[in-house]
Formats: sequence, structure tokens, C-alpha cells
Amino acid sequence: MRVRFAPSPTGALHVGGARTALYNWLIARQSSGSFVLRIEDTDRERSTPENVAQVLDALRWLELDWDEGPYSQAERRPRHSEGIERLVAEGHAYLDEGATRLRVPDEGATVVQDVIRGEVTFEHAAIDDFVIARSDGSPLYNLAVAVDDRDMGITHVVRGADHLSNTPRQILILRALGADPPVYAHLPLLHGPDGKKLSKRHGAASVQDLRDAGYLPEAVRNYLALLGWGYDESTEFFTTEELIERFSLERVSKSPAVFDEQKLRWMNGHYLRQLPPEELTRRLEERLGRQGLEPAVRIAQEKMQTLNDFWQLAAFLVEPQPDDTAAWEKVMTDGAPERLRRAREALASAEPFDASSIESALRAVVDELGVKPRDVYQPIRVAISGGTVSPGIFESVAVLGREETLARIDRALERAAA
RNA sequence: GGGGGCGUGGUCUAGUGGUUAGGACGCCGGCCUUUCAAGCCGGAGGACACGGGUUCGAUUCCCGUCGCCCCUACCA
Repeated sequence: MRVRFAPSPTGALHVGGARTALYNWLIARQSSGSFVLRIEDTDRERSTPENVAQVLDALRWLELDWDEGPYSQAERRPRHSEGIERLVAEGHAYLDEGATRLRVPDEGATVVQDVIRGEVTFEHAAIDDFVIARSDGSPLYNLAVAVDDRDMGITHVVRGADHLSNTPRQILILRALGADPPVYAHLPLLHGPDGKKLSKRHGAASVQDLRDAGYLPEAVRNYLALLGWGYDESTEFFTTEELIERFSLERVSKSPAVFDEQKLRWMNGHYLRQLPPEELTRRLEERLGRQGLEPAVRIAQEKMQTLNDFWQLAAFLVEPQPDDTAAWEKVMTDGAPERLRRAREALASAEPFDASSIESALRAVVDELGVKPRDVYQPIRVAISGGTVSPGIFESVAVLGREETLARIDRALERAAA
């Protein structure tokens, strides 16, 4: 099995293209076949080196490795020209105002055998003699695709449903060239939340955006696999090995899907929590360009859904805490300073200064004061973290260390007295 | 306009000629007598786009309608 992913480099790789690449990659790996990467860059206006680099970067980040390429379609111009000349020479195409058109039969029909959609019939009467080469001789999309797929020995063309209507044209060219068409599979399109075809206006829709937002490539692969495909009635999590083993084009759905970042977040959180703390730390330290994050990572991990959540949740453990006026006013009510003072005393003598003895010390304060746990814990949380949300309070205090914790509480006490 | 595709709760999906139409995200509530975006438990929400037909019986088969999307470029 030889498949190809043939994006036109118009900018960042969007999730729709990423899913197409993933599906191709999965069936190539499943069949021990080849995954060919071909850049459809015949439109020089849009195909810049930067755009091509973005596509390659996105695929690398997703860890979808290709076996051949990237081939440049533009560089294959000589082959396209040969095809055009042959079609004209054999009477399958003709010149019209300088451009070259394919002669489409008036009668009959071309049937596309689609793995996902079954037989799709296109009457020739509804297909005009379309242009395959501009008047300057340069090849157009349908011609280039047909010639390249043939030359590259592509056996299965798996692409978006937006190409279904172009398929009979490509088959017509292939047949005129004396070639047998490959097997086709047209994937359902991805739409935005508004039901329209996914575009750049729909938020975090590119692979680049997902990486920047702190998603894990393995989670993105799992989520994307599920956009248009389902294995059974309840399995949602698949390792990449399982995807390779279980994926099948026959089970791909026909209807368009909407990219739902909420569900991706949920799934990403699941993957994040399964990562060994050392591994998560490694990724975070590399991403943030910092060292010594492991203690903070260990206690923040269970609440993170994306890598970016870490900083929001645990920055106070690594840097001076920011002030959050709203949190302060909500928590630092009448008796709060006194409760905080009592907590400070307990923390000053807790020994050793670890989560469990800190917990005992603070629970004792809660008992002595006869208040609700939160009445003691929240003022501490605001004092050390600046906000009302943080990892577990005992663990947070332990990671911060006695000296820094007491200093921050003292500062809060001063502020409360002022 | 012509051609093509698609149509299961807000979203992603499973499914069958006879099921209480299954799972998940999200949402709501509760529990974790520390917050929470984490975890656990429970709940609301769909008669399967609509109308015919075939059938003892259709979400599942056929036809039509409607809606959405794609192609119809000397873009890809």
C-alpha cells in the first residue's frame, strides 16, 4: 500500500489536514506500506518556503514520519508537460484560446469506487471539457495530481471530501493516459462550531496553535483519530500502536464533524496525568526554559489539562506570587488575619516541614479555633499564591518551604493590618 | 443554475428491520468534611432532519422534500 499526503502549503497546517495526514499514516504503518509526502506547490503565489516549513514542522511535531519526500509538485513540471503533450498528441486534449482542455466524452459516466461512500456516479454530460494547462503551458491541479499519483505508484488516495467532485476528472485523465486509477477514500470534512467549513477564523484550528496551547501530540493524535472514526461503542483512548492496529477506512463516517476543543482539553488532561512526573517535568522545563520544576510539577500535575495550565496553577511556587485583589477581598474577611496568624505559628514549628506534618499542624489549628477547614486554608492560599486556586495547600506550603511561606504570610499580615 | 456528498441529544460517536437507541465531551447536582479546571457518583437532554412508501413492525430498506457542505477557476 502506497499512500500520500499532498497538502498545498497555504500556511499553517490545519486540524483537517492533520487528520488526513494521520489517517494516511495509520494505514501506511498498518500495512507496512509507504507514506509519501508531496507538496502541491504549483501555485507559486501561495507556496512560500516558510509555508512549506510550517507544514513539515507540524507533521514532525505530530510525529507522523514520512517514508518518501517531501516531493515538490512544481519541480515535476517536466513530467506534467509530457503528460499534457501526450494527451494532446493522442487526441484526448485540445487547445482552446491557448489553454489546453481535456476532451470529456459527451456520453456515459465515470464511477468513483469510494471505500467510504461506495459507488459515486458522475454523468459526463455534467462535466465540462476542463482546463488542464494554462496558456503558458503550466499544468493545473487535476492534471498534476493524476500524473503524480500515477508516477508515484500511489495505490490509495485518502483525502478530504472536498475532492470528491474532482475525482472523476482525475480518473478521466488517468484513463486517457492509459493508467488504472487508485482506490479512493474521501473523508468527511471538518467544520467549525458554526457548521461551516473549518477555516482560520475558528480559533485554535492549526497544529501550531494546538502546540502553543499546550496539547500533547499523542493526545492530539488520539483526538483527531476520533473525528470521523469510531472503533466500538465505548473505547475512547487508543495508544498510537492501537490506532495503527485498529484503524480502518471502512469504519470512517460519512458526515462532517466539528472540532471540539473542550473534548480535546479533557483528553489531553487524561494523557497529562498518565505521564510519569519526571517526563512531564522534562517537557515543561524544555518548554519554559527553566530548571528545578519537578516539585511544583508533581503537585500541579493532577489539575492540569494542558501544559500551559502549569504556569497558571503553579507559578507562585517558582516566582514571587502575584496579587489578586478579588481573591484577597473574598477571603480576607474579619477574622482571617487572626486565623492566618495562628496558622503561621503552627507552621513556624511544624517539624519536619513536609506535607503530612504541615497537615497535622494546620488541622490542629482548625480544631482549636473551631472553624471550618477552609476558613484557615483559604487565607493561607491567598497569602502564598495570591489566588483562590492552587494545588493542594499542604503540598504547596511544603514545596514553597518554611522560610518563603512564613515570609509571604507575614507580608499578607502586614497588608491586612494596613 | 448544474452536478455530487451528507443528515443519530449542543458536540464527537456506537448500533440494529422488533433495543428502555449505547458510550464520551460539555452542562446540572452530590461526594471527596481544603479551593479546583482533577477524581468518583447521579441527573437532565435524542423517538434517530421531515413527509410518504415497503413491511406485522423502520432510526435501520426505497422515493421525495428540506437543510448544510463540496465541485462547477487558465486556485489547490
